[in-house]
Amino acid sequence: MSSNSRKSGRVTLQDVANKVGVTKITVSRAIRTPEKVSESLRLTILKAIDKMGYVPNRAASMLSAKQSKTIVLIVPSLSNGVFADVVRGINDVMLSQGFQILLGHSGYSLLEEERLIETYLQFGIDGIIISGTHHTERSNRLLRKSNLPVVEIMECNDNAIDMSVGLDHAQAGYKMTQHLIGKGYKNICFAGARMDLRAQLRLDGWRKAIWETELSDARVLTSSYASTYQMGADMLTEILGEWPDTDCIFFCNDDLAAGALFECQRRNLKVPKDIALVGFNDLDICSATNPKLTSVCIPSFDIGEQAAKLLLKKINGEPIENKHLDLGFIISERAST
Amino acid sequence: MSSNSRKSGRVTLQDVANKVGVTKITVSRAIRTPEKVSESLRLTILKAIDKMGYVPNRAASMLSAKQSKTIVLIVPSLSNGVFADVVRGINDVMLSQGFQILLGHSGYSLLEEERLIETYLQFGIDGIIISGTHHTERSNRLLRKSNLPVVEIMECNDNAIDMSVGLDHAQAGYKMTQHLIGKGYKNICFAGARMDLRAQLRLDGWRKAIWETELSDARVLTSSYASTYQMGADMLTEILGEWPDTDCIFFCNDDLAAGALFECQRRNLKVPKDIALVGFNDLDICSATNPKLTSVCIPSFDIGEQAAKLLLKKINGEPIENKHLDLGFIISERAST
DNA sequence: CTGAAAGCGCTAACAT
DNA sequence: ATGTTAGCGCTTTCAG
Repeated sequence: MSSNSRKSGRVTLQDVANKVGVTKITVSRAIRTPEKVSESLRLTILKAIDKMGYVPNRAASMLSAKQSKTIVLIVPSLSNGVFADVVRGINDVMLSQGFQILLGHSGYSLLEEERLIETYLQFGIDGIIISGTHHTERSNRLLRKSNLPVVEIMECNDNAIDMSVGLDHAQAGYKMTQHLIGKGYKNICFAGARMDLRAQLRLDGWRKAIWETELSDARVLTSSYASTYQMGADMLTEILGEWPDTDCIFFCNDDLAAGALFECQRRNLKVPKDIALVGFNDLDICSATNPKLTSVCIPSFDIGEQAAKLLLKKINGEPIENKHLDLGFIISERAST
Repeated sequence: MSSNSRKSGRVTLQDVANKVGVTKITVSRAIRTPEKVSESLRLTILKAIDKMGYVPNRAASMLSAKQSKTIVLIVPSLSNGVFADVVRGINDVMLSQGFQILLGHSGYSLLEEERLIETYLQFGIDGIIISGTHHTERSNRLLRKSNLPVVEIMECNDNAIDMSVGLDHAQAGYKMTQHLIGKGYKNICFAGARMDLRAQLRLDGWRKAIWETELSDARVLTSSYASTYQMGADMLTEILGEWPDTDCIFFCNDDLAAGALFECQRRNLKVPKDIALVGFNDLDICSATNPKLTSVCIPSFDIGEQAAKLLLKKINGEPIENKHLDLGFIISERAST
């Protein structure tokens, strides 16, 4: 019967109950299980809630209930269009099921990722979707110890912590390179920035295809710095300086490829006649530039959607047929090759 | 003395205390106020915490303590490079002060924004940073009733809920248009997609400058759909069809301007000789394309940083000299004009 | 430096 | 259809 709003300054269930003249559990029921409260009372309560500006305290619910109806999504980058699509896919599924999504971005730093994991674990979440299958040792420990459902996305990997939804980046790199070789390119260069594990795998695929056809595997340019358009332009310059007979460059992402294309325009190099350019991810920009860029199209939205569905199943204790989903990729051939 | 891990399956303070042979409050102190626990005990406790994989339950802390040390940031879009910078600025300040950041994105929907506000309010946050000064009526009510410190960003506006950090978009549109008029352009078109309030203000600024010089204000093309490169290309096509003598287009953002530039390349139109193109935001792509794009550079990172500092002051009850910070803008003139 | 007791706001389980 | 009781895991007094 006491007014609880002394401490927090926040309106509580008790405050509303006092106002209406019922007990707090009735107010709680009016919100969560309206069919268990008589219509007239319910309307009175709902009106009071609205008028008083009552907002449930999720911390308190979380403490007494088992589920928080909240999951966490950790991605390396927010500005990367690929993850924007992944987020949409996850949102679509989770929101419709009444789940909230907490979003974290690590800026491609595994240590920041670890910090995020630790932080979000404190929020009593019901599950985690996280990018990649490579984390710090401590991150792995935290995730395992948490006993929470974990879906690792983008890659599809048997040594994932629990479940995984993604694609085989080595295979994608391999197939794209094969495709380029098939088109007659002889001096194919691989260029990548911020060589995270997935970029590394793409390079591995490139190497495999190059080796199989006994072409030279010398043309590799990598940087640990971030991918930017400028970096793509610089890489083109460096590659043409180092290996002037390069006839095709396979960039590990679209930003680099687009940056290189702009540099070609400045140098009056014809793409693909003088040099062919290829990206990865097939972002919007690929079908916007002149010429349009060939790229590897990955099912970003589907990855998000499937990951969310998988996580939900696990949370709800439903049986899971396949813990690892390989959603594949498509080579989008355009005018740059 | 009871093992609390029956319900949640989670390791609790009590579990650690049992293991070490102390009470839970001592464990709590070993974490939060280590100087109040003897060194040897502290080390034992810390070791046990690490070994048992204990993770504090923030919901419980939030219930008993007053502060949650968590703030929320709501932006319209994550893939927009402007907000990526804002997020960095806020992160830099808040993380160093031990605050966590919950990130929400509304996809430019005011209703989704309202949903996010309602959701995050439930988490017992200490403050909110939100984009724009225009929200649904219910959003405004929720924010006001919450009694939480609120900083509205991007715009700088006296009718903000509480504090605001941003710039004057109408002024930016006005100054850029004046600049274009000064360069001798006569038939200046304004083109904008997803005409949110800020884009609207830029258009207002354009109009004011156009009116002052008695040029024609007829050349306005807007769309409520999202900005994409393709949309920029389509807009260029439409503008040249409708008003063939247009000599300059001021786009409400860089994506559109870049898309239009690519279309010009396809049509063999020389920029800026045949037509000048201008963007807004000055994202990376502006200094990457050929020719580089003229744009309005806005202090995204600073906006984030200042907003965070302002919010912190308010949270800590410090005096605030200026509730509204106008951080200005710079016209980045490049080769496209 | 360590402990005991009380309570944050809510919900589950069991009454009535 | 509504109320009572107990307790989620933690922090805040207040004691020792």
